[in-house]
Amino acid sequence: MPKPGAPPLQGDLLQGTLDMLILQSLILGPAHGHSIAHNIERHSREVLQVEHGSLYPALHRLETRGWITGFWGTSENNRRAKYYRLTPAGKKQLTTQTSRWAELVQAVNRVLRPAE
Amino acid sequence: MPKPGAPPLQGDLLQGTLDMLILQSLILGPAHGHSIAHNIERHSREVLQVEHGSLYPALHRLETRGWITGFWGTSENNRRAKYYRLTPAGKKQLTTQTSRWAELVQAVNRVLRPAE
DNA sequence: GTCCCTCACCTCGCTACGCGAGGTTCGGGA
DNA sequence: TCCCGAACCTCGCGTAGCGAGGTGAGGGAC
Repeated sequence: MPKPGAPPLQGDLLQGTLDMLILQSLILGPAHGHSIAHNIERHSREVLQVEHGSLYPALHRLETRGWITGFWGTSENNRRAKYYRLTPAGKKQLTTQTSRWAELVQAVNRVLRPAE
Repeated sequence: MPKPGAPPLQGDLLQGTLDMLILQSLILGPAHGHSIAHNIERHSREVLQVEHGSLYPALHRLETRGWITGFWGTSENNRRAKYYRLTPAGKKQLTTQTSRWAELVQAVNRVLRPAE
């Protein structure tokens, strides 16, 4: 039974934005999963929380779709880590998604502010 | 099998925002389902599309949670229509959700624009 | 009177995503 | 040696949006 007074615009993430945020995190160069998550959390000033149960499925999803490619390497802490790099298709996808995002935000805000 | 090159920030709606948009539509007074959908589409300049399969489940969900109450009436076209009215709890919920929405949008945008 | 269009309601089953819980491996400090 | 924490992973759940597939009734056209 779901609590009746529960989820206020669910979770810590707006569903569908995680892929975009990951792609964006890779724009400056390859990174491994853990650091991508930290990067998103840091840049959002801890507002967005990237859980493991969302992160890894998302990375695999993106790799399957060909937006990113993974390779094994060593982290700054000398630990085995899987790095991901943006593919050209991924870069293109990122621009598509960000403009779509902007469009949707604008649309929602227009409904929210009937003034003007 | 899902098409590999398919969904760009899924659907026509950002998941989780529909409830908020419906509540907002009722802020000026009761309305029936069909007109709520049209209202959202119009104010968003047709960017947001509210499908029947999303609308009615959402209305029932909101009613179950006590944010809105429904009553039968007659539409402008002299047809049987179910009107919904915002409850005090729903009004409160709306302000909660809109501020949460603003917070999330700001957070995502900060990740998207590492500049500044 | 009948036909049909449109308004307005509804349900079902699918898919996708986020998430919590659970788990593994291994480097390095105490 | 012990344990912490980095870094990876999977599974099952809940929930939301959506397409398809309906139902019933008002009202104009003929």
